[in-house]
Amino acid sequence: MPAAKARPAAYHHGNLRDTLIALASARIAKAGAADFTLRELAAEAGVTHVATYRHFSSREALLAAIAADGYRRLQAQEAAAQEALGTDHWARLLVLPETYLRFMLDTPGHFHVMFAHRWSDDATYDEAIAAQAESFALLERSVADCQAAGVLPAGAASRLTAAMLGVTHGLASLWLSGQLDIVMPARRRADRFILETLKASFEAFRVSDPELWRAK
Amino acid sequence: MPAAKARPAAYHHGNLRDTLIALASARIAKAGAADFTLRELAAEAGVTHVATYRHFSSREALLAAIAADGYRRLQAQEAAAQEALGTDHWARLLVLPETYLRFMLDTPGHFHVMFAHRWSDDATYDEAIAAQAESFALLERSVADCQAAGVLPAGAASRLTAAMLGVTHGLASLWLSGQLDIVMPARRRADRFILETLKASFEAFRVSDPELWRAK
DNA sequence: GACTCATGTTACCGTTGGTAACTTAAAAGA
DNA sequence: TCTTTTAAGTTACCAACGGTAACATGAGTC
Repeated sequence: MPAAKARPAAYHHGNLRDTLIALASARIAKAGAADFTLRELAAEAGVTHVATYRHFSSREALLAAIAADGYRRLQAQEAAAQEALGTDHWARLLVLPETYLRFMLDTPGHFHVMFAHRWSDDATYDEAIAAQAESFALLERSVADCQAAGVLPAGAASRLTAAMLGVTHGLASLWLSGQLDIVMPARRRADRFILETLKASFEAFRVSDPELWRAK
Repeated sequence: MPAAKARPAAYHHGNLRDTLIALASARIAKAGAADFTLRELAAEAGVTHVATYRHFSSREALLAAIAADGYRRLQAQEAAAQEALGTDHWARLLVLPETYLRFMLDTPGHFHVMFAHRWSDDATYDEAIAAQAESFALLERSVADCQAAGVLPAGAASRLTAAMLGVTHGLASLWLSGQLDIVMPARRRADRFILETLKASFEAFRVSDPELWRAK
């Protein structure tokens, strides 16, 4: 949200890095990561395209910065949402897919880069991995907490975690790529449809036979 | 698998269209859709890059053709797998995520274009929509069949379908983008891990309370 | 008030996707 | 069998792109 585009006459932009990230995310949300060009982006920010190289070593590095920013924000939003819920383990678990979904709806550009982009150079992308792992750890810890409290069936936590992450991420990305319309009855309130499907799925996992999730 | 690269001296290639699709898919599998260039692709096929425009009106149109080809092949593989199973509705349903996963593992390039690519021009992509809808219809019909046979809980078929599609697609694409490693205990035999998680999820859905899936 | 250096600029490069005009050879008609 | 048509290649060219080198500006420090 940094509206640092205020002084067009100034030689120095002021906050070009964040501005570029925000502008790029908006463009990616519309037409994908393949579409945007550094030149158009820089022009929109009021600088030449070469100025971008002061903040990102390459176009791919800008994408990596967007991904890292996204993982950090997602993790922060998830942690904040859980914070407000005290020690109700089940509620703390259920708030995660909801936050995940809202993050995708609010910042689809970030989401797309985080999950749909194929990195040609893994090294540039390494910075994002840490923040990403934290977000996943949050889910796994919540699952373990629920298992310890007897709210979720015992067994391999990784299986349950994978199933929950899978259905959440799957519905979110299918919706983002417009491919959920086919299976959805009404287009209106798609977020409600997804959210209720997620809740039903989590509930089904909750009451399921522990034997299902035991490692074979 | 058309190995039409046999006659390098010939002026006419013979089967350039299919060759380009196969080569592009292989390149996309390695480094994503943003990476490959028409010129490199054409050179690999033994022609100049302008020759590609005889078969695809643009780079994006080639991607759309890959997607359409993918949806057709996925649907055909799913239908063939179900064919062999007669009237066992539950087995016919369970074979779908397995086929879906195998398709992703066998042709990751196709899968990436089908589900992770953002289309800048929807018109070019329209051809793929039909084949895509058929694949989804196959799942929804199997769910309805299971419900009619009393194998799956009654209720809105669209919810159950969305949940199953979601967990299947979610785990497949998380694995494809390398983001499932974090939540997985052992890297070896990841396909087994995913497949068993999918089976456990479907089983959890099967024995769940019908009230969960009723439209609200 | 001079120095420093982060942050801009212009000039330029090879490569890319795409168009126009021409060439080749396989198939169709007489 | 010879001519004609046409699908499928070619070379020549273009503007735009990502990226590099060398230079310019101006805010903060001593």
